[in-house]
Amino acid sequence: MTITQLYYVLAVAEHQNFTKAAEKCFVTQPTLSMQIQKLEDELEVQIFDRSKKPIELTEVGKKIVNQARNIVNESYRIQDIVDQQKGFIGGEFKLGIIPTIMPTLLPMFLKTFIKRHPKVKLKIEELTTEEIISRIKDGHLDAAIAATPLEDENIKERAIYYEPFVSYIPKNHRLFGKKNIDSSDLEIDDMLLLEDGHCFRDGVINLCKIFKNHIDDKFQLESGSIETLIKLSNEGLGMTLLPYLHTLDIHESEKENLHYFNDPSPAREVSIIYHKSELKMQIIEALQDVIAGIIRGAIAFQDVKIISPLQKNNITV
Amino acid sequence: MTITQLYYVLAVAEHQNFTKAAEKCFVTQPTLSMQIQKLEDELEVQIFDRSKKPIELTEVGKKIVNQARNIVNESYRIQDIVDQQKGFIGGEFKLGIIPTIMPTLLPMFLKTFIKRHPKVKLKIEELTTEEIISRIKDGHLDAAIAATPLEDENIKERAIYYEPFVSYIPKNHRLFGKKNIDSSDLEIDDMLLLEDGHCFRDGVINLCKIFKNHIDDKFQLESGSIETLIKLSNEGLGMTLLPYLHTLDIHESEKENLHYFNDPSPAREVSIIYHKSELKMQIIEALQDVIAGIIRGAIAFQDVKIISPLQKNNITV
DNA sequence: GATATTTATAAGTTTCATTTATCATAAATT
DNA sequence: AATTTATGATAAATGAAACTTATAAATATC
Repeated sequence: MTITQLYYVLAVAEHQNFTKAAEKCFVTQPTLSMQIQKLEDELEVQIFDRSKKPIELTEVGKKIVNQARNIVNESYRIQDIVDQQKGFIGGEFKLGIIPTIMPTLLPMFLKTFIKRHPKVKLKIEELTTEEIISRIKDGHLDAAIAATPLEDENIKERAIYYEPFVSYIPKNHRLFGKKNIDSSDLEIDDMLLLEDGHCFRDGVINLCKIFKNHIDDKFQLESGSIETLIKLSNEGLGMTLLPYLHTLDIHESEKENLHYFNDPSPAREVSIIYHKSELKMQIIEALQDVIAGIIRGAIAFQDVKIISPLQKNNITV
Repeated sequence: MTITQLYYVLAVAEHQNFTKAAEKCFVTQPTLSMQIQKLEDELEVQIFDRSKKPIELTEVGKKIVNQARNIVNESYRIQDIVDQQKGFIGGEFKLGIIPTIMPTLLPMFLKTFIKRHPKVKLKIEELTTEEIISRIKDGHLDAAIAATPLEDENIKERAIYYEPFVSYIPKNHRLFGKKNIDSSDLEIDDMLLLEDGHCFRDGVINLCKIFKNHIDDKFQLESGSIETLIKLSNEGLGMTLLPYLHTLDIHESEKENLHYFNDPSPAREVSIIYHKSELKMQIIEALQDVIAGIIRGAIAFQDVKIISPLQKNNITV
């Protein structure tokens, strides 16, 4: 049994196809066929059921794949140990970012980071929290930036900043006259929300739920981007909530629609999250340093109340 | 990097000598030299400091060895998964047993076990609890039979039986007249004990400590085997405590010296212990079944009070 | 200073992973 | 039903690499 063989098994299990898996491994298809056969011979067990189309894992195969993933990931840690010892910060680093953080945070830190750590090959992907969690677990992401706490025992979190929510209230809205908003003023029914899957949506729902114990499941309108939310709000379709960093590059004419919360302002905790195995920890720490340094100038410390980004049936306040 | 290379690193780290490590791996010494050099080249780091005699690990080397041990052990688990699936019970199985359990328990179950599981190559070693714990952790033992609880988070325990203590009191002793003994009757100062390192010694000390809050550190006599304890006791050097199974094959003439405890009798918990990774779990369960079946006829269930086998400063009763 | 011990190196062999080319089979399309 | 496409297995050839034998170099031991 070799680490390479296990890696091949993982590739085939993932792509459910020898040919595609071979491409991803940069070898030819017969190589995969033969190496996997060899492993199956050695273990005296079938890992794949080749009669099914597309190919499927056998029952033992599933268990073997899980263990193989362990071993392959743990083997990466050896180079990681060496890198850490040498203080080397480099190599490929796959980072996920949730959509509501991506457009504001990425431009702030990207330039600084690649300048300070030129040997790191950053690969950034916009993903929902759900996608991020599963990809961190299966090793397809090295780390991610998301709203926390996630309460997942396989994932560790390091908070990098707390981003207050800001109300965006169009002129025709009942709350427009109020200079400062209180959390209890919020009504889920006249709130514009992001479409399902965005954790920022869930955060806002949780915030409203704290004060009303029920929520109706039919919201007036939903959108995929915060830009659109603002435009819809301008059309008089309701108020909305924006993460603080989004309010920094809003049009001058729209700034009068921003209403800040009274202390403690509801806020989301933004963290860099990563697998508990702490692979590539030096890069994660480097990233944390860069972002924390940049955010320090952008968000003043204030009294905030963290809103959970998770969808929950019961909110404990 | 290959699993084989990591295995070679472990062997050299353990034996601190390429030649001896090579023998253990069933390859020639140049093979080890070259493969380890190759790994060092790939990682671009020295794992061993070859200037020291005997050879030493570098700082990174130590970390790499720890990780390598992980990987090699995890790789064994793949065959283990397959075996488990097939219900196969076989292969080499290294079992440790503490000295005070070995002579009584081993003859009871060995014949039955090898008859029922002929494909298992049992390798049994007599070791102290301390040695057992370190060897289970570094993978040199698959499991062991010892007195528990050990309170070690890396080691799991499965109790197989509870073995009461029996007092062995020679005729000249102040307690000889008492038919049944109470725990509170015990005095550490006239008790014969096993020499340091035996957990049965620590168990007895704990038992005495429960009733007296201090112990003197000069015991009258100490011995390495329970057989010797009985002989010393017959010479009038004091009383002693025996694990119940030892009393079964005591001379007829000495049986009158056995005094049983009133309920709840102090007892030791005897468990099969193994690494939390649960490697070779089928064999462990098979062993547990065999021993439990045999012991069921030998020790009647009774009300017991478990005495910790650990050396402790403070006993909580 | 001679001897023994131990690791590294060199050359040769064998084993094994990989590739190219081809076949077999099943599903999809005509 | 015939043909095409997709996919995995097989065979033969190649090249890499793991391993062995033989030997050198370095270090420790007497």
